[in-house]
Amino acid sequence: MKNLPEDFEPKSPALRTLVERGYLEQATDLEGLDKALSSESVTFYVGFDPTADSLHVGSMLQLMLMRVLQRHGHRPIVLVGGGTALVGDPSGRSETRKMLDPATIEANCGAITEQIRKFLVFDAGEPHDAMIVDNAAWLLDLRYIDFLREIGVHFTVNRMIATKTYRERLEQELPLSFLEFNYQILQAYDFLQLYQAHDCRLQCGGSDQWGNIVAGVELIRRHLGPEHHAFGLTIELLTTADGKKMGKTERGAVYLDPKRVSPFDFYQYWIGCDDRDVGRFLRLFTELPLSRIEELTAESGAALRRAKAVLAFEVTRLVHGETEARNAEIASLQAYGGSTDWSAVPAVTAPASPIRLVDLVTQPPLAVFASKRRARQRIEAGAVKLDGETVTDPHLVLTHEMSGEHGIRLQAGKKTRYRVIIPPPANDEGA
RNA sequence: GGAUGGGUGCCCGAGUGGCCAAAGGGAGCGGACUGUAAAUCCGCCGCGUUUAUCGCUUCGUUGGUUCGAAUCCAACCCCAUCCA
Repeated sequence: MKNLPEDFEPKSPALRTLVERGYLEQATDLEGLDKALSSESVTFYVGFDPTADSLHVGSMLQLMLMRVLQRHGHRPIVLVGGGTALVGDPSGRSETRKMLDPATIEANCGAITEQIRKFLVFDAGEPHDAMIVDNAAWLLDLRYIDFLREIGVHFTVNRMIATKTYRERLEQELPLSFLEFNYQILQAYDFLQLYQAHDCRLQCGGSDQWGNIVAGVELIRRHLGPEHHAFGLTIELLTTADGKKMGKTERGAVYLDPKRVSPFDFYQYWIGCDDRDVGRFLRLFTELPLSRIEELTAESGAALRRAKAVLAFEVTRLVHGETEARNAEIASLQAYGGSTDWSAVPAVTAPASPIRLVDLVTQPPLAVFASKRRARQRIEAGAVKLDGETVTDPHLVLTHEMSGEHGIRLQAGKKTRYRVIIPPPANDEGA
């Protein structure tokens, strides 16, 4: 909320919730937006780039914001950037994105759409039911000259290169292709399209989207006339208390797709968060009442773990469902509570049998350490425990007999805990 | 175009012929402590393996001098500041 005026008191319940919970970074016309949100159902949109086949916790924040607005009676449009992904958003990047081929983008669109469906209400028969659109629908068939004459006239290059995204590239003399330079115009055009087709009056996005969003608001006014007034709103880019980008771990981004990040690991991500982040995360990523959150975070020291458990459970429930959340919770208690029963902890099967410890820990599906040398160093330093016992011999051979049906309880480093099943040895190997 | 300074490992930064896979710091990882947090302390930290006073690849690029080069020479590329 750093860009909001101190004394700003929203009248609309929707905006009040956003402010109270800490979603808001800045908006184009706070007063006007507040008025609109308090007097009518406002249609708004958020764009998602299909650059991967799964969203991660960063994009989840936008979804949470959409939920808040929808709950207050406003209509969400999810825009999937099947068209703009062909161009690539340069915002916040110092290098041009790798070009994605159309088939990948299409597949990504499908996968992302499925994830988003869980977060919003689509078919309740209400006027504020959410809808999904793909900008490929109107971008792909644009005619260049017509587009330039109709839309291009409203943009001055002078102004465009003054926006943060482009300015940074130019100042650092990093290449900025003409392709990327067009991204902002296309996104602005999206907004115009939705404004005309669906009376969409508000665009929300991460703070890196500010320039693109403002461009849309202005295009609508210039193209349609001053009485056409749209709004823009951004969410703060989340960093953790130790100053890192939210949602990143050593092993990569925290994706919402259970195939990429298991519910157990997802749950672990939240429960392992910094003490100082708990309150903020509870407000942003769960829908617990503020009074309850305050109660939970009033604790300090070890008692804060209760708050973290609630956080982890709630977020996991939202993303993976109640059953998975319960399971992750139980698994967590087993794996980190000193129990010898790890029945709920995810099991992985060793790639060979029998197998040396170095090999096990180095190959998929575990691949905890980058190389055998690394693995050896770590093992010798005591990083690996089997069934609770520290093992320092990298060459230790693990057999089917040791594993049994329930597997060996493996701890590798701080954060990796699995049951490892060693299959019965295959006799027909090497044939 | 000219002058000067500079390009070192993920980042910052020392090193100006062998003792250099390269000081120090940060980040990261592992361990201890603890609360699956933070702080602190210890260890690892170019890559690989059969872990060895082993092999391979690094100090802008390409060549050269030398038994030996991050270190010297030449050319080139890039950066910073100043002059035109």
